[in-house]
Amino acid sequence: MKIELAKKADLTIARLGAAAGVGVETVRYYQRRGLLAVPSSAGAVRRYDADDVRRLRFIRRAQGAGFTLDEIGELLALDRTNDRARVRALATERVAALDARIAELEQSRAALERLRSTCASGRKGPCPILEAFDGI
Amino acid sequence: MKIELAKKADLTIARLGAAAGVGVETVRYYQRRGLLAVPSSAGAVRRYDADDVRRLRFIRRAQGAGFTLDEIGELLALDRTNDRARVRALATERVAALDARIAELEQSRAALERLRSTCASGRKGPCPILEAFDGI
DNA sequence: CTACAGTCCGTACCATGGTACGGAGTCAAG
DNA sequence: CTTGACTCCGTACCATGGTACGGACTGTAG
Repeated sequence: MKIELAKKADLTIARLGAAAGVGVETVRYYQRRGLLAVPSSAGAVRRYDADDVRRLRFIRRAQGAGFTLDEIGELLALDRTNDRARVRALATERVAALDARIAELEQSRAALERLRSTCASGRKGPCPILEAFDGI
Repeated sequence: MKIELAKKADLTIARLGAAAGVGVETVRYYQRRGLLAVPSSAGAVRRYDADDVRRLRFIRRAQGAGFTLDEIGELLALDRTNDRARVRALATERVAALDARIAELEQSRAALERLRSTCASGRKGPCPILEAFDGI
């Protein structure tokens, strides 16, 4: 029988953080924000498992996608409900924001490349820094 | 003779801000940060010209490109020197950062599109939100 | 010349996302 | 059973980029 099947991972907070590339204080901060559960422990050191690692990694990826911690909190909550419409709304909204941001960054990149060649080493005269983004 | 040729634009702080899409308080904040000069005025209301508009617009574009206000301060200072090497170094560094960020955002975008279709309205079962970024 | 919008200035406050500190407790190795 | 590393906890502090407030002054239109 598999009752009480032990969780494989059995990490301390520092190891949990390391598994997602964050520090102890950051994990604790997310716990305070309600993004990560605080395992119950009778006045002892807490242990974390693979699920906690998944959640923590999700938080970081979602941040990379431009979600705020508040939005990530909502996403984590939605994971337990079945509000597909809300999930799609959030995703759609974010895709639009990403598209806008990606376009902006690409324009910035082009502008910087132009600046870089205008200010090439061999040439003389000023580099027109203030005009760098003029086409944008 | 063109000595003392009047500056065309003659804006108040609110109009200056409006010309770059920022508020009065933001202009003042940039002045405090040393990013914009405070025109001398004998105890009167300051006036701004097209040059100020250019600088202010530059600040916003550069922010969009991911430069911090400190870095923007350096860029504005470099505009008066001829340190081409430093300009190129900053531009190159930022292009690399932009490339990395753009790639990250594109991966996030793809992940969100996957999530969006997985959670399509007609289907049932949970939307695997936590797994949304798993391929990343 | 008066009213009223707008400016000036210092200072305070805000949101976001952490990072640091210090004292007390825990736990595993030697 | 001590030592040293790690954890727990509350609270404080930090950086970035603003935003708000309020009293005094200015400048322009009517």
